[in-house]
Amino acid sequence: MTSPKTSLSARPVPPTIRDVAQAAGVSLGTVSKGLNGTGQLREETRARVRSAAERLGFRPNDLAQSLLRRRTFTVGLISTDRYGRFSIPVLEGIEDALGTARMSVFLCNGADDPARERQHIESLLAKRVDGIIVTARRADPRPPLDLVDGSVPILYAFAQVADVDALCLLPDDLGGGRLAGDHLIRAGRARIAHVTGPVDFEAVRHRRDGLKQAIMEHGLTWRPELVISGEWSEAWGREAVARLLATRQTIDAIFCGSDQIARGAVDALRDRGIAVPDDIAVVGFDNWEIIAAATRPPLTTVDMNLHELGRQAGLRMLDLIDGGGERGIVRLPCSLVVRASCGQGDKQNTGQAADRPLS
Amino acid sequence: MTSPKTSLSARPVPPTIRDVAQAAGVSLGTVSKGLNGTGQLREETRARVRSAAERLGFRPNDLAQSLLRRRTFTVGLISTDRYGRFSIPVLEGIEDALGTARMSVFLCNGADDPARERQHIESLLAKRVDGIIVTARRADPRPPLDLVDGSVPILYAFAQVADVDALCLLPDDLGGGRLAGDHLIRAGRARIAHVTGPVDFEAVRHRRDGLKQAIMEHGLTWRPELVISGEWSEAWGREAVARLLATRQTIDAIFCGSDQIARGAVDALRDRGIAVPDDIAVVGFDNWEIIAAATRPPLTTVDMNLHELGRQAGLRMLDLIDGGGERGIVRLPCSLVVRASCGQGDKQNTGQAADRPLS
DNA sequence: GATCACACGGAAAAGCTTTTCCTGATTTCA
DNA sequence: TGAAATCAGGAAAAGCTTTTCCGTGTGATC
Repeated sequence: MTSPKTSLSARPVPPTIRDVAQAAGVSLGTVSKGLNGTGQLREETRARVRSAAERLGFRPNDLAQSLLRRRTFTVGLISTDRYGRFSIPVLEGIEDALGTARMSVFLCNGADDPARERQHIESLLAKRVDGIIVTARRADPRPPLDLVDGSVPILYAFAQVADVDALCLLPDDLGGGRLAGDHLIRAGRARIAHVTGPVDFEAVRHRRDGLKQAIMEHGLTWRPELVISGEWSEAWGREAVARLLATRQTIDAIFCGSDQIARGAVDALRDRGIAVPDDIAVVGFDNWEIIAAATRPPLTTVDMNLHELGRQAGLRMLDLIDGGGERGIVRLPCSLVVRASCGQGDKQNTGQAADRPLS
Repeated sequence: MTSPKTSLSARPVPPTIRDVAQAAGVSLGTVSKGLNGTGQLREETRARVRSAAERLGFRPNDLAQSLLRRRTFTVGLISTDRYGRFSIPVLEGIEDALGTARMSVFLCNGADDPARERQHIESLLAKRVDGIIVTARRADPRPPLDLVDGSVPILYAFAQVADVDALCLLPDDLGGGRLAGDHLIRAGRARIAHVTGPVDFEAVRHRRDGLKQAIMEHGLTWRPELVISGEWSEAWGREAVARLLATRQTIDAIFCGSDQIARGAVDALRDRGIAVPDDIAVVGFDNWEIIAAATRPPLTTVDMNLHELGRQAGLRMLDLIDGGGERGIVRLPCSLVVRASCGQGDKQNTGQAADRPLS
């Protein structure tokens, strides 16, 4: 212990199964069996092995196990989300699903830099992860992961990809739009404006279409002139309100494409002395707590259930690893979180409403 | 592709060095030497090996390499940050520093659940990572990682820990407070209120002390009655402004303990027709873009340079791995990001000002 | 008392790569 | 031409664990 051979940089070397064998006075294989409850061992031997292992603080080396089993029980998550707003909930969901299967998840940050992403993938592949999940939404479908030879299953969660053979989990943006529209209409609103993000986002088009469906199904008139697109920012929300009011159209509600936009809109309305929700009701999208709860009044908003989406991703990844061949685009339901920006609304409308027809 | 032998779960098995050897007609060792540029090989042989490896898409198995080298070239990052607001910048910084050294970083999400954290650590240890970095700030110093036998270096980045032997990287909150105070004073403010978070956060106390230092060094009066603590929320920022104004004290500036608080304060001031920065200047803390830039006017705020903190963490982790024995608390400078909530201020004050005396 | 079955635990191989050591073959020099 | 030096590449071990296959020793049975 205190021998002179402990050099400056001495760090205790983790004990191997060999050390345990020696300490317990048995052979390597016996230790393995003893610890794993396999083979035929006397209970007394097993106990001796266990206590030796405990005493030494033995922890099997995953590298050796993985090498042998040809499974690492690990999946990699590649994200490009610089704020973590979306990836963290997805990560947590994945961990929920995979933790049960005793698998670990590691997040690598692509930072929207293809070279970096490439490097991460190289590294994950070299480490022989059992699967790779790609996340983080962009405007255009992202290119499928290159330099992948099919030796490992890939799954896109909250990411679109231009590859029909890929498995892709996305929120049901259309359903989310319907949910918002339906909620507003049930709250008695009939002239609903839609202030949203850049139209090159597929999600933007889907949310708009969802709103349109809700409106039409309720027998109301769809007014394309009340849809205006801009950036994903509060400033745009404010400007959009200015523009809408300038047109002198009557509106009694605004469905916003994101909570940031919604917050800008609410602020702009309050600045002008227009009451939310009494004069104009507002519904947001994202349920980004930090924004939605701080808005005055707090935002009623659509939640994409990213945690659940992550959980589904984890579950499906397990399938994929086991050889399941699912592919295509799967849409997961959004739900509505009712706060105050829309009146108290009909509370039942929360939940999986996207699944049932609105008729 | 469509042959009947491709069973349901068929997934191409990655080629091993053995396959390459066979394809190139040489021995295992020769392939290794050929690919790694070691040993004595004819250039022609080397080329043959390389081309065979290329053709087969050979990628060395990190598991085997790591097992042999007793190094995985991987560090684990444990976070408890549910929003990723802090961990993602830190992660990116770490990746910057470690990427250069050809090492990977994996983030695991502790989700503030000790059991889960434990499990992650177990897993990282079993995978024999070369180091573990712990992140995410809390009110109280967190307990040091248990179940760690010293076999792997630990570093706390943006996390306090109750263990004097640990290496701990933290932002210089005191310097940040000084920076804010100094900026306000140079902008001509003399009666500065401080609206901040819960006092059980060490950072809260440091920021306050920094402000106090700046005030005293400029020969102004420190007024403890102008310091009020609450939660980290916009609502608290709004309420605090109401309270401050109710006391009828004259104030011409507010230094807020976070951008969220600052935003609430600015909103409350505007609601009352008080001009920011003309009547009251406001400085925030965090430089959380999404909040600071959306505030009207945009917030001048202290940036903790978390990316740089992460980079430093990565660098120091490399030292630790190489046997360096650094320990203790290291404070890294904050900087000031000037926007509009404080007038244009003296622009020079940006940067590493925390390092130089303010006299 | 000899044979059989069974319980227990050891030996060894496999999984993949790197590195050390060693053997032939070739070249160099006397 | 023979000895020494150099070159090229093969063989094998190490790193750690699991699992299969065997070889003991014990008790039971005839």
